[in-house]
Amino acid sequence: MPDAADPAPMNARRKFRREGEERRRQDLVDATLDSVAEHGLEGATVRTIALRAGVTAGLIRHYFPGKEDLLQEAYAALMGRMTEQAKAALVMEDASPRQRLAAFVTANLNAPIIDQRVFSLWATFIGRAGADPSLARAHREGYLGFRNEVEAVVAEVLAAERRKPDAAELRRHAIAINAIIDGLWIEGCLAGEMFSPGELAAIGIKTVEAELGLVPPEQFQEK
Amino acid sequence: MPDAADPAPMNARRKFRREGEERRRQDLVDATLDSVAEHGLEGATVRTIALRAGVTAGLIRHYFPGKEDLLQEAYAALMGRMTEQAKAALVMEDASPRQRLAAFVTANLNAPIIDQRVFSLWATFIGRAGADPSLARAHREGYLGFRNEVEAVVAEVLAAERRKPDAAELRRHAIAINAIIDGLWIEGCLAGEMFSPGELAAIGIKTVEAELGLVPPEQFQEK
DNA sequence: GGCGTTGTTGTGCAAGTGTATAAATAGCCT
DNA sequence: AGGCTATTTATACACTTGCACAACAACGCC
Repeated sequence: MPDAADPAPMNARRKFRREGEERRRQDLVDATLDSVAEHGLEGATVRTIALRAGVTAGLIRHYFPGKEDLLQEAYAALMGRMTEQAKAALVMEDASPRQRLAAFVTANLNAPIIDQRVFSLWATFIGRAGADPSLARAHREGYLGFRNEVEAVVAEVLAAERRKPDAAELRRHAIAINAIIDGLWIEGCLAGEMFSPGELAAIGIKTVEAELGLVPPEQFQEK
Repeated sequence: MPDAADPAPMNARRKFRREGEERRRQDLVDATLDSVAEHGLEGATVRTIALRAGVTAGLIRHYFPGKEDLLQEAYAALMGRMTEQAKAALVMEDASPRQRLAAFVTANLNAPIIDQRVFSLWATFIGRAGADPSLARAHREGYLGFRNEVEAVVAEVLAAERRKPDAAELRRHAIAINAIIDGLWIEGCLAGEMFSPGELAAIGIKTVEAELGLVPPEQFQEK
């Protein structure tokens, strides 16, 4: 119960704490992504973002020249996290190239990469790539980086099979496999409950191996 | 040169013509799609849309209860055109199932289905499917319709090869092939100039046929 | 403890938003 | 030709938007 001495300062100014610059920018970026995921770019206003970050709108202008800059930084952060997670599945020691490829596909077709929120963000931003050159370039770089990773693993897999593809063939494999992963990723994000757990990953591995012309690993499946 | 009798009605009201209701709604929907493609949902204001349609903003409210209804109708129109075009490639008389499947893949991986503007629209709208249930349902129906088409053709192709897949296997094939087409479609829309004409379609056909376990048609390729 | 720095708040403003509504006029009917 | 009516324009309004700026207070430093 409040003490009798209740000052009741009608026009009390809000209490606040000074966070580090790093932390505040991070919070604002996260709040931006949350706002965009929930209400789209149209609903991501400086006030909505600030409210979610637990600050007032004016503070945004203290850390970013304008709202557009905050959006760009948020998009960059999103892309960074996505590619980072995707590539993380590739660092496996003591695994055959084929196992690493399968692990890569599996990682990309399960949580947390299969995620409706991330998909909404990706779609919302990428939808403006056609009009915004800076967004288009950011996507292009992320896409090529991803495809190069795929190409590198494919080269290892085929080398282990004593096959010597030329550059053009390797490129076609990478394009196709990238498409398979992307397509299944979208299906999973948009209608995840239509698939049983692990089903998309199983389909992905099977399709990718068929694309590469690998014989089914009977000894593993039949046991 | 103007005649001497220049009335110069300073506050002249704009001349206009009365178009039919059908035509006006169509124009407004088209203008809406143009605005969204160019400036995103945030930039698609009633005034922008009206300006593009050659009318004034107030008229929108005469044909639609609110802006949201116009947007929904525009999305429905977009989806309708996309699936219509995609399915059109399937109506081929006097063609083997395998040829029809190849034609289907080819049609989906060339203009006008591979198109940056359409992709921008698709991404912009689909990005809100996570938050807007009506959008999510619209997509779900379109997706399942498309996948069922694929499944039907796949069944014919396999039947012609004397293979009897069960329902689960057929479903997996349709999911995988749908993913291949979607993934390549995205790659083509976002970075069309990175691929030579027909390259995506060639990759798509090859990957789809590998997924189905069809033997390469040597007699056609080697000639 | 006092003080300066600066992160943070609160308020204000011009431009833009969707919507409501009155005024005008184009085109059809007789 | 002259009116009727529905289409279209134009204006108004309440509200939101991004941004500018002054006041304030949290924290480090002496």
